[in-house]
Amino acid sequence: MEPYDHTKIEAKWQKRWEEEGRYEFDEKSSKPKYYLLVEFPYPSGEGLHTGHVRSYTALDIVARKRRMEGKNVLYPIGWDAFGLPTENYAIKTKTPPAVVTRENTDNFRRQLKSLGLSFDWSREVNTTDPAYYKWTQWIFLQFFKKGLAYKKKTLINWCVDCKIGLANEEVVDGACERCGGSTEKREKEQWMLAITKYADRLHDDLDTVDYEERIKIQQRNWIGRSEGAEISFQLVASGFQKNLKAKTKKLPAIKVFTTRPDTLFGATYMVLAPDHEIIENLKSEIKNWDEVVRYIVVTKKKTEIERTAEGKEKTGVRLEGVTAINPANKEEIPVYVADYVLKEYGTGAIMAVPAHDKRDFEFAAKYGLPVRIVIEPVTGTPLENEEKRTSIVALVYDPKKKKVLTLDWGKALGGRLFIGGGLEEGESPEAAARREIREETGYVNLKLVAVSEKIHHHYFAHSKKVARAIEATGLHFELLDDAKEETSLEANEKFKVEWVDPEEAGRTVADELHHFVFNKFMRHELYSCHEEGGILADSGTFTGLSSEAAKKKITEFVGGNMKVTYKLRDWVFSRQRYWGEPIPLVFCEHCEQCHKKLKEISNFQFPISEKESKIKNSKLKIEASEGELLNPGWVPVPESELPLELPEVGVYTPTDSGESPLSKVKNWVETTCPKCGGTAVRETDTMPQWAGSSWYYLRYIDPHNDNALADKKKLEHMMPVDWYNGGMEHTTLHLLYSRFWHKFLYDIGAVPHSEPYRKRTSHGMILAEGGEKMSKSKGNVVNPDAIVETYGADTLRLYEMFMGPFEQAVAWSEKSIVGPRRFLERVFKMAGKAKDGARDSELEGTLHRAIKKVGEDVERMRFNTAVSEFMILANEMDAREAIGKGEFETFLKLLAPFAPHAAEELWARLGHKTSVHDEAWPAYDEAKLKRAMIKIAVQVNGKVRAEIEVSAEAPESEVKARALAEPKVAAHLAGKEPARVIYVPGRLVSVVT
RNA sequence: GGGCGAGUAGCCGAAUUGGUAUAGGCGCGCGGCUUAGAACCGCGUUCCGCAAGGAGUGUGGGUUCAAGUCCCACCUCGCCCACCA
Repeated sequence: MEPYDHTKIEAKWQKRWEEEGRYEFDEKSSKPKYYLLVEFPYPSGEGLHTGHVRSYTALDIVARKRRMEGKNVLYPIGWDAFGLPTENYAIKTKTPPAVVTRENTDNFRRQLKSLGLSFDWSREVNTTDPAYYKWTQWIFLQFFKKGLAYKKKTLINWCVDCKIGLANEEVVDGACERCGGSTEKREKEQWMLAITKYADRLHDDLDTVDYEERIKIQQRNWIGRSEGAEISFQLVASGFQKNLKAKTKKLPAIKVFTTRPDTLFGATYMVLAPDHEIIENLKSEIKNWDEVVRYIVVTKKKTEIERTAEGKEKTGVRLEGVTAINPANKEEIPVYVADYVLKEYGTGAIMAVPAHDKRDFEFAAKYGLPVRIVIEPVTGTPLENEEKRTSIVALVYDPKKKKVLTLDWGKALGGRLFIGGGLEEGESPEAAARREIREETGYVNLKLVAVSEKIHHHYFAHSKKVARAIEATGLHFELLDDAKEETSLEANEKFKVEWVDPEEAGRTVADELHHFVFNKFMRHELYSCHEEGGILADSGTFTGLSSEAAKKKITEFVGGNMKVTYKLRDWVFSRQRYWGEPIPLVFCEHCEQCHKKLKEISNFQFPISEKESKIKNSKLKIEASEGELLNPGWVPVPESELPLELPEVGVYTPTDSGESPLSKVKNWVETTCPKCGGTAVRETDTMPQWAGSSWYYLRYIDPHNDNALADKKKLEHMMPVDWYNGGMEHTTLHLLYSRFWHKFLYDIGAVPHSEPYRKRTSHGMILAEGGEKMSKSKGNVVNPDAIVETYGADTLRLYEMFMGPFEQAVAWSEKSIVGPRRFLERVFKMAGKAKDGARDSELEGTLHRAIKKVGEDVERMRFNTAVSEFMILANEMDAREAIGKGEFETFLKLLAPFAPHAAEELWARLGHKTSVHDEAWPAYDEAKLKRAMIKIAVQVNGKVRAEIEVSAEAPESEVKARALAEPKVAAHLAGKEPARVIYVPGRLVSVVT
């Protein structure tokens, strides 16, 4: 047998497969389709990354397995080639980005092909190809025409280095996501896409798709839907309550949004965002107007960085002369402006409940505002037949020793606790606490420092063997001196009195209630925010209700309404850059004037539908889409003129004013208006990188179509994508954006399904050796080329699948690669042992179990255990003198998706003229999975004492009898009769005395 | 501060979802083969103990005949988001 020469073998088969066109998708096939998608790479100058290899190999394995299962598989690849690194490189070297892109894609293609990935290379797409971005532009025009693209002057994040506007999502810790440079706020007219109009559908439709749960959670968090209430607070001139009869000016009411209407009785002040419009209207009422204006001006100047750099210190100014009425209890409460309230979220105004919101608490503490507790916490789990009680938990702290007093009741009675006990008839909580402390520990000289709110606690009292529901009060004492009285004898026996370090106590106190009290007093969690299961206090007729029930009732009571809000913002779609899709719009002053006049005359409301607008404007003989009405003067480039190609420019640097380099190409910018024929100028902003990747999966289906983004019938047949795998870093932005585009395309009838991806999974990052991120600057990037050269593509594929759980981050380890390599060498040596007629029933069982395991592992993306199963199987086969040829062939079929070249080579060496990849995926025989004899563990009181071997069919009674007959079992029973004997079929026997 | 996830051998990690903890790989040790080395093959490899036995999955509790797995609390690390009411 020839040795394993990976270079020769891999080159040979890659060439053969390519000549055969074996992985090109066959549109005429009658087999059921299966569409597998991986995130297409950004072809950077650094070349392929080990992370690409991980994701692409994983779905390559799925693709190859699906083909063996009789599916017609589409597994395409392409290039997401617009983007900053290429452009920055072009600026530096004065090379056209298109040239750089071609060089990089050539390199990537070579690298991907060297891995034996079964991509259909005939369907390659490239986002920078005019034939491709023609349709990116077309989609943008549809957004525009439907009024979902609009120009808006906004404060944008501006990267000083890149000279580019960034979406909020692209600013990380106040720095630019791409270059890491500092950012500032700048005002700029930007094209926006109204993704918020799709917020509810993007949220709700997650229920209809099969995404990993963590991905759904991240998407939902990003959309940030929160249900709450809008409640109106009437503003009045201060002193309203006292002068009820006196005439007071009628001031406006202010709507606030809150997720916690149940805490309304605890609202002790109100806060407006500094840019809230109403402030201006209140000018005449506000006595300290100058101060308020000064504050507003200062906060406006602050950039986001300055605001965060300042730390958590809250600032604000009270509006003197204006107060608000709390609609729940009619109390008059002060009104503040403060920058911790955001204009963009909710209504830009809040009711502040310092007792149950951390930010409100901080603010209240600084400005001396009242804190009113209206929610009492609930701890523990309710049990049956609870006995009701009122009791206390006393936390005694010795400031000299810096220790807290605990009682150790031992394991059986509930571990370490503070001092606790019930109230006696007519006793106050303080008196009860002092009594309990004296009785249990003897200490008598104590100072009461603080008292908690009532805590509703459910627990099982081990000492009395009874379930209890108690209303407990926490009391915080400080020890004044060591004076002690004698304690009861009973107390001395039951528990140990110990002074322990607070840290230690916080870690080891066993009971939830005691933890709560500890956190309150020792960790100074003075406010308490009990989202779930709290009980209302001090809230009028609502006192005693649960938080959950009170939300709706209180909202109704004050005439508010339940409302849904989202965190998601509209998408800033303009970039002041060269290397992106030109936005196909022109600006025409003449048309702008027309629209202004039109607006005056017809007095219509925005937005109105396209149809409606046509009718309304017919008299004026003007046809306009919603986009034009929304953005006066902006006219779309006719679809017949697409693609609007990027012109050649000599210099790629953005202008100092922040405009795209395109603005300097005079003969491109100056054009005629497609609508009125007058002079017009082109939009010089380009689209963000996310644009091209928002629909590429559609183009793969029909990559050369010049009449539509893809043929409808083909879309109907191929969509949705059956399985999409990509990085966790794209689960919020790319995934959400592309779902948004797809839903829009569905709405305008361009695609036949409302969700693009049926199933989405995510792989974990590959870290450098030592657990750090791989990065060029750290010089720890692993180049797949080197690994392929020394060990071979199959070894690299196996290693990356084996290195750890697919969905988790794992560190690269050069040393460990030899494991999979040795495995393959062993398989090559073993091939010589494969003989006709060498049958082995024991091996057959192992083989069938492996078929089952490997198959299931691939479906669940547990590639690491699948590879481990291969190793076990190989070890077992290799331990024999001879292996049945059929069994070895089955093994090769299982291995084929993972190590396609090695499997193909050995398959050929066995004398086959056809490809192993054309074989059917092996099926396992349920009957052969079972073992004849099984090992059963025997436990005595939870400890394994013996192991017996019994027939798999042995009845329960026999197994139990055998177990009890074991000498070691008998010895540990020590003559006692077993109280119970439990048999878990095929697993163990548990004997309990 | 919030959300999500993770903590198992010297290291990467398994554990059929509550049923014999540590499979597989790396590393290490011993032995074989070899002039020698590499490669390869075999055996061993959680800790304490001569053994019987005992301890053991970040920490403290709980539920259970039985807990790495479920519940409560805490600690540490990672990722994502953060003045989102």
